[in-house]
Amino acid sequence: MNEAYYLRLTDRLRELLREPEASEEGRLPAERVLAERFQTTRGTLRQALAQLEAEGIIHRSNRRGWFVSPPRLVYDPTRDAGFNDYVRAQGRRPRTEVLKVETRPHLPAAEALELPAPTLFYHIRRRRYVDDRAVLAESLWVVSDRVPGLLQERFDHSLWGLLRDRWHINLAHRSIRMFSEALGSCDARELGVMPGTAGLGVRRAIFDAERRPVEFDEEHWLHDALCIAVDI
Amino acid sequence: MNEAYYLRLTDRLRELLREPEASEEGRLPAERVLAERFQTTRGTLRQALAQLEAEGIIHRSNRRGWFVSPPRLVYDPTRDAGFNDYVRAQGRRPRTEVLKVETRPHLPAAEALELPAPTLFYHIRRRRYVDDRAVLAESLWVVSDRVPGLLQERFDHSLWGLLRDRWHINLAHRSIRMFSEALGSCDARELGVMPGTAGLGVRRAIFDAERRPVEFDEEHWLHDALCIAVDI
DNA sequence: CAGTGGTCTAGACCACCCA
DNA sequence: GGGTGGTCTAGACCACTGT
Repeated sequence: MNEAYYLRLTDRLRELLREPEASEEGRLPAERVLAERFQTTRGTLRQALAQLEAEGIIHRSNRRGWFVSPPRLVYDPTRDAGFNDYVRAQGRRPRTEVLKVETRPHLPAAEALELPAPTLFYHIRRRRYVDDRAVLAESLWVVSDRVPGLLQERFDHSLWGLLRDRWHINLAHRSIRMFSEALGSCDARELGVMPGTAGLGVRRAIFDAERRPVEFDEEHWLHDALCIAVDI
Repeated sequence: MNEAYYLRLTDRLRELLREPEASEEGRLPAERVLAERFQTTRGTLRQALAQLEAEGIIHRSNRRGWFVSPPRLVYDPTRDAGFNDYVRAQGRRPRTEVLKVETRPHLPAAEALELPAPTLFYHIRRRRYVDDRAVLAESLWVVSDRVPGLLQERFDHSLWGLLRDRWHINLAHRSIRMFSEALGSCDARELGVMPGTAGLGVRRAIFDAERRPVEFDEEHWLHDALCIAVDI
């Protein structure tokens, strides 16, 4: 049964995509066109496309069509290099949008930082792009007592840089969790994909040199957009 | 369109699964049964099941049926605690099978360790279980010059422990890569799942205190089986 | 052998994007 | 308004698993 038609289709499409220009500007032909070209139904063809999507070779955008995926971003969650810096260092173009700024309690952040539940946080919600593709939706939860006046700042650059330069907070201890997930409807909407799209979650609890809690953040990446690197 | 029937189905199934005993011994009723119970077709029902699978809530085994997934294993790839140790530490039962042992060159390992392509490695291929579920297929590539006589050993326990205790090799520097992937046909077969199943790949290049290359390994996990943890 | 999931067909209608 | 992908139906046959 390893000869299922959709698997052979997957192979043929994979080859097709290796030669560029087979798909104009990285966009694949319409499903109905491909289905006819390969003499099958849309259903079977979509199985093959989903396979390539799981491999991270192509992805879909809204209802607009299928596109070949760019190379993955290499990302080290243990370092405090800013997003903008390492994206540019890899020859890509970063962009950040701030979606929301507010002050409120947040149970998961409190638990991760071992603080009482009613603790107030500055919550910053951002969407980040690589080469104009939205790849990351993230929420930062900063312990409000630690950084008075934070909300007067701009958040389209590195928050960690801000904490270090303006409040002289040294982000010494980090507890990081990473796991594959299906993007929830909120994250999915913000990234312009279907809810349930495969994603990669990263959660960080961050403490200063005296082990006092500073910040908690949740990142939701498109699964094909990154490769996590840690060097020890 | 957030009211797609299969998404509401997903919610209802999620609730159903929260109460145990809804599914006997963690096994879900047959697709045809569920489809009739929810008054839809198998196709739509399977969409809902696939959604829950992506979330890591349920998984399928061969052609045997759908099962609720156990909690994820928490795993720190930067530490050299053995698999058996940390699985047991989390109250689970580990098991290891050695699938293959051989000596041969391997280009990816050579590149990752910055060695010439013809370098010979001892290759150990293992399958590892948590509570009798095969969750990990891995290949270890040890630089053969560094560990004469390695192939006389048993490989169902920690290899790193062996290197430390018998060859006094200190695994000082590690370069780790993690990424979501679709399991290839070989890994999938060994884990008893369909090729293309969502997985999580981990690759490590390991050097000793003098930065001499020691070992390269490739791990392929079921995506819902683990949560990666790194503490710094 | 019966029952399961895996694959595949040939349609249909809808929501949404873009020109 | 025409074309896209997203959803859904109602079947069919096959490969495999368990007994």
